[in-house]
Amino acid sequence: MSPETGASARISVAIEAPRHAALGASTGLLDYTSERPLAPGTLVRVPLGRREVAGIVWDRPRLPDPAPGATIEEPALKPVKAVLDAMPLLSAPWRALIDFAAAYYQRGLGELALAVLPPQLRRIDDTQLSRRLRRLEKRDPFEGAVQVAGASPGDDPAPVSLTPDQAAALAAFAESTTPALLHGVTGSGKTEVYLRATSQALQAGRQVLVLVPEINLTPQLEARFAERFPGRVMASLHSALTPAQRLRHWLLAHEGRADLVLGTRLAVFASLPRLGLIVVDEEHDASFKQQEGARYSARDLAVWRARQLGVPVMLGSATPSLETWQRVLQGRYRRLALPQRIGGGELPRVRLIDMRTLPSQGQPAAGGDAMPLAPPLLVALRERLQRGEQSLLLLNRRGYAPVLHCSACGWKSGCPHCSAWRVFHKADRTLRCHHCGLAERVPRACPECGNLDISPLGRGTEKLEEQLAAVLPGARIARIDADSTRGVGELERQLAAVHDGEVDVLVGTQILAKGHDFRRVTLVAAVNPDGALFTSDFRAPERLFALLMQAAGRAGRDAAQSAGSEMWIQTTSPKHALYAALARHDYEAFAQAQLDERRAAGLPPFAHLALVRAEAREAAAATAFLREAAADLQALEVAAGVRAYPPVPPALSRVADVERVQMLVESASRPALQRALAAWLPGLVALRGRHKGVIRWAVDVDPLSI
DNA sequence: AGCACGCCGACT
DNA sequence: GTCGGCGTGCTC
Repeated sequence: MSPETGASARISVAIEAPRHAALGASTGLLDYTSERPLAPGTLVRVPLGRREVAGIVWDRPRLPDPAPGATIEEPALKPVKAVLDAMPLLSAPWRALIDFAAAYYQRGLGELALAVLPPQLRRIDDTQLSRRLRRLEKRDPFEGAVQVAGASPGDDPAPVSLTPDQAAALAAFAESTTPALLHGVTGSGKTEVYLRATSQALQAGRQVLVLVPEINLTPQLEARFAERFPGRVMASLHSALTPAQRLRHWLLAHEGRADLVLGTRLAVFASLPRLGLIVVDEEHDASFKQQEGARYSARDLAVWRARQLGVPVMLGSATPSLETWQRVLQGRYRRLALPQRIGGGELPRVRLIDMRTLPSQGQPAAGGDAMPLAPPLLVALRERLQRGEQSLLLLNRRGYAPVLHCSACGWKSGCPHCSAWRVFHKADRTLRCHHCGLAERVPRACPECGNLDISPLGRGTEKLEEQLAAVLPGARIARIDADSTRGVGELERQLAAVHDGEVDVLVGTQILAKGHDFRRVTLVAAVNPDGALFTSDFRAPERLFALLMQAAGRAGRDAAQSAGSEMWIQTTSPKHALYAALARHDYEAFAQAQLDERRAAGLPPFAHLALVRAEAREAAAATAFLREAAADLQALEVAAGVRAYPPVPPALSRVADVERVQMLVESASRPALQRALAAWLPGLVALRGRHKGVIRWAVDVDPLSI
């Protein structure tokens, strides 16, 4: 309290250590002493055991009143090692965001707080930090942050005029800070609305945070913002930055120098002292959910953060997540609609090809396999070829064939370490497990019976590419998937080739469906999308619909060509309601049907879920742990209205010789689920100690797949 | 999580 | 005789 007396101040610090270490058990905070009082939000280095770790001074939790007369034995406190005060404090709203996210997703406070800071900031000392901050003041166009010299802020030009729909959406958006869904198909001009809303926030002297699902998509959006807002400082935050760039951009945001911050999910934790608007583009995209460590949803945290600050948030999508759509229907979010494509462009006509009624396929392609494309689709491809238009074929399976098969003994190319097939990659003649990475040369003969007649079963993008080359001689075919774009800049290079007209037919996985603006594509075909209709994953139809709708949006983006553009679906269920809705471009009907099913089945958004996963060498060990954990849960009084389902193996039950078992915990009430988890999970640390076989366990709040 | 301490097998 | 395996325990 009073440093003049010589007594040192006592401070609480959030440190870089996981919660299950049971350190600072209740709050996740450790106490230290300091010569001078340190304000919450100060970055420090503190001793922990024999090492030194980074920490952040946190608001002291209210201590329980000591019983009168009783003296509580306090552990001897160690002094703080170093203080990094060259940097502004991490603000109270930022700390509140971390407090909330750590509690909601059941992670340690310090673990989360330090994990979302740039890694360099956790190691740097105060003099180095001062030097980095001084360098930010010098404008160095070669250093990373986009800054166009010469232009003055404040006169952000708006080159194009708005459509009436866009103008109406913007006007409505400005009316309140209730979260807004910007609902518009591909090509309807969502980006222009983001830009205008951004312009308004910038003019008001505020910072704008723009979240995008994937690193791949940041450069194009970055370019549009940079072009529209010359003279503004823009920072990007995503994991592809070098450590130095990441620190630099983060500091630009934290000091309030950056006006625009554009990034992937981790950017939701950027420190933004003047934040005035958050935009979440493609809000339905699963990439916003972190899939390891603290499994947060950047979209949900963006909404929370906006509400906490009283600033507007705009969620953009052509196919909103059902969670978001349900909130629109409940009136908790507003819907701003952009129902038409700019310039009167039409959405592609959807054609459903019934693969059951086709005559047995004529053209045998390479490898003697039947051609995977229906004859009418081949005709349509040839027409596009003759007209010099581009086509895009979607097949969500990379490699040559998903599995190799022996016709004599029935052997299949399973992975010895995972419960999955190894995929046949013809290009380098390997069998590769897409889960543990095991890659081996393709055997010449069946490893079980020696039969020489082993053949690929099913088809991936490599094989489709090969078969297309055989039936479309002279066509320039390009394949774009995770294999073909492995190198840095490889995706950009391949996309540039497409834009330059060097490609006639594009074959690829879902990488192709997202965001990329292919002006000359007039035909998109989904080769074999049915799989998602019949899986146990309750979100599969939602994802498929979004993927196909997005893929359809790739066709005819050039309004002049949109009239003749088509989306073909090859299916054995042409009457399926999902495809029927897709053919009408009717998101609302699809969403309503899905919501009805979810309500009937007691699934999100009508129920709230958490998934506890455990891993062990033997599945039985993980199951025993989860069973006992479930018993502990049911014994808790706060767990009323919360139900644990029996532990089950997930679809992919074994990866790299580790067995996985998971247990679903469900409640109709989100607060009830939260209270139960908070009371229950800390006890699992001790429980795990009694189940030696368990390698690790973790909880996923609001899991995307179960 | 780190990083100790602490007791049992094959090497300069 | 040591180097080193990872089991158990502690860190304000």
